[in-house]
Amino acid sequence: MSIIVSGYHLTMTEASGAEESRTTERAGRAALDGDLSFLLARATARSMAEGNAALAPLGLRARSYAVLALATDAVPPTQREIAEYLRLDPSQVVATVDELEQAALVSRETAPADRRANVIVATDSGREVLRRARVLLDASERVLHAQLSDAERESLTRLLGKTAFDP
Amino acid sequence: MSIIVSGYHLTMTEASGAEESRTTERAGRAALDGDLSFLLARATARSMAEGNAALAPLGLRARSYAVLALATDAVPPTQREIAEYLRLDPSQVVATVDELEQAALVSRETAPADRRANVIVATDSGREVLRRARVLLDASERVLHAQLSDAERESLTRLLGKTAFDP
DNA sequence: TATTGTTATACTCTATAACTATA
DNA sequence: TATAGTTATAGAGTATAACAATA
Repeated sequence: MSIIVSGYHLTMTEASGAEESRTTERAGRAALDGDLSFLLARATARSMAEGNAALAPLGLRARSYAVLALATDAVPPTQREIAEYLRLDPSQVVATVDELEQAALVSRETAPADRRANVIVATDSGREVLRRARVLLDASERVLHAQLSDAERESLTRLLGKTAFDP
Repeated sequence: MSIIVSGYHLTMTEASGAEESRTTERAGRAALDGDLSFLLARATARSMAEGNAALAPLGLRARSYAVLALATDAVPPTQREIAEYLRLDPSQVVATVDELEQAALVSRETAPADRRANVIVATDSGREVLRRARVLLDASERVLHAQLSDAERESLTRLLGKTAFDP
């Protein structure tokens, strides 16, 4: 099952900007407005749309950004570990790493301890692109979550951190 | 772009139950653990997986549940309004309403004010199924968010409510 | 002329199975 | 015999365009 779920299904053209009757819609259709699952899905959809739009200038999408970020880990992950962490199918990791490798942002290195496994390591160029990606994402998130104070945003992050992973 | 995004992409078989090395994974791969977008995506993926599993006995999925819920609104929505609220393509609303109508949970009624539009109204049977769905989802969410206290869960819902919609 | 719902279809993403190379 | 990565492909979901009915 994929975590970086809707990244490829987003209509980028409506990622930013107001839509006509948002407030009307919201006021009129309250059946789901207190539904935690629905709010999660809706907030994620917004986040994913804005995130992909923000990353587009760098040629990244949410998924490749996530893989690139993991590849900067002090103990770089194998493809299998990436698949498990992002809940992607291993074959999808192949495709994403291919893409990043062709852009010279990561490299595959045979794991010393197990020559079947590839360890994915960010290149210097990859680290630089990641830094720029984080700047773009930070700005995007500030707009996205403009209704929240800094404290609220931190609180949201903390609460999600407690519930995003299996116990 | 779809809100009820990953509902159909989830591997239901691993929706519940522990996975071997979760804690190891989490401890070892911290590059994204404070990333609000990632946490949102991951929490949503868990929520969607558990939600779909919980709704399966009723023959519902996250998307049909959402449409059914909207159809109980005091001022029932048109298909176009459902599409906008859930950010679904109108043609996907057609398919979902078809499914719900065949199960006699909603009915299409020509909108009095505009005979082009269908208003989607939940049947008595639909309202009863929705009640049962909510019971199942409540139980599912309690397990899903077991790491959160009641106050924290309410807080999470409140914060998401502020950021799930465009300003 | 524009919009609602509908249909058909192209497109994209996901999941499965088979293969190789290591273990 | 089991596992990491790869490939090809089947399956599922999404998006687009064209249509009839109505505004």
